[in-house]
Amino acid sequence: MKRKRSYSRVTRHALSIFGKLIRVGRIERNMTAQELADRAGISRTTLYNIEKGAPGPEIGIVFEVATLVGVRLFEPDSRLLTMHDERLKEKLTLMPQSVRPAKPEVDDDF
Amino acid sequence: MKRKRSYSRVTRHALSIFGKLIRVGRIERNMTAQELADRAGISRTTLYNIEKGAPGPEIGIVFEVATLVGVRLFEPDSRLLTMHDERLKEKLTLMPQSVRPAKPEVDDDF
DNA sequence: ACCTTACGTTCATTTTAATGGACACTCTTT
DNA sequence: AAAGAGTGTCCATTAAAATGAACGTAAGGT
Repeated sequence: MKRKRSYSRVTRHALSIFGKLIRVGRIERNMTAQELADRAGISRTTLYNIEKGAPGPEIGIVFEVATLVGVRLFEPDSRLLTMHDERLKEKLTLMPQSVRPAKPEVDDDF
Repeated sequence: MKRKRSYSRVTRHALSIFGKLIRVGRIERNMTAQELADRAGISRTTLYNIEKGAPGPEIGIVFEVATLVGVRLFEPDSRLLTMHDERLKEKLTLMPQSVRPAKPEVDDDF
């Protein structure tokens, strides 16, 4: 039997924003999709789905990716509140479409 | 091959808080676990895992449940920022352990 | 105190996400 | 303008989440 699910507009919107925040964070940190995927221990395909705002990915993985690019949900200075969908999309268009890796090393201690 | 994953402390913490917020929201709204699960179109077992802060559940489902109990991530008045883990645990102990349904009807339009 | 019912938790089965490969397309640098 | 690399996206296979049943526990109304 098919298990089709429905998501409210609020949920879809939240997913979309979250995905965009992650993408913005990644690009800001000059990381390629592959790099971030490797660091999170997931495939690029999954990261793609996350940034796209798909409802399917596991929340633990998404949170982990968000953490890796500096998107924190439970801190007062989080950008989660101040940023809206339109603003994010706008910001994205002003950023490079593809990232060129040129990084030395990054430490992942949380 | 086993796909064991690791989650940073930040991630685990965020999951824990998110789960507690959902639980608090549910109890505040006087909904049983079964009611909320039904309304979200999921099983009580999955809701159990969500409230427990497990990393596995799909983010779309978790967001949907959060939405249903009034936990919004992308609104300025969200409690996500002001509540910490300890406070939530504290608040939970002051709430009823089980919910008794006595509701007429609730509308779910988002 | 009792009886109802919500909760915590586990387990086998079913359904779905995660993966890695693949390919076309699009940047970006030279 | 050509090359190299990053991205969007699909697909078959594999691993894991979602499910529903089940059972003991315990909370709360009467």
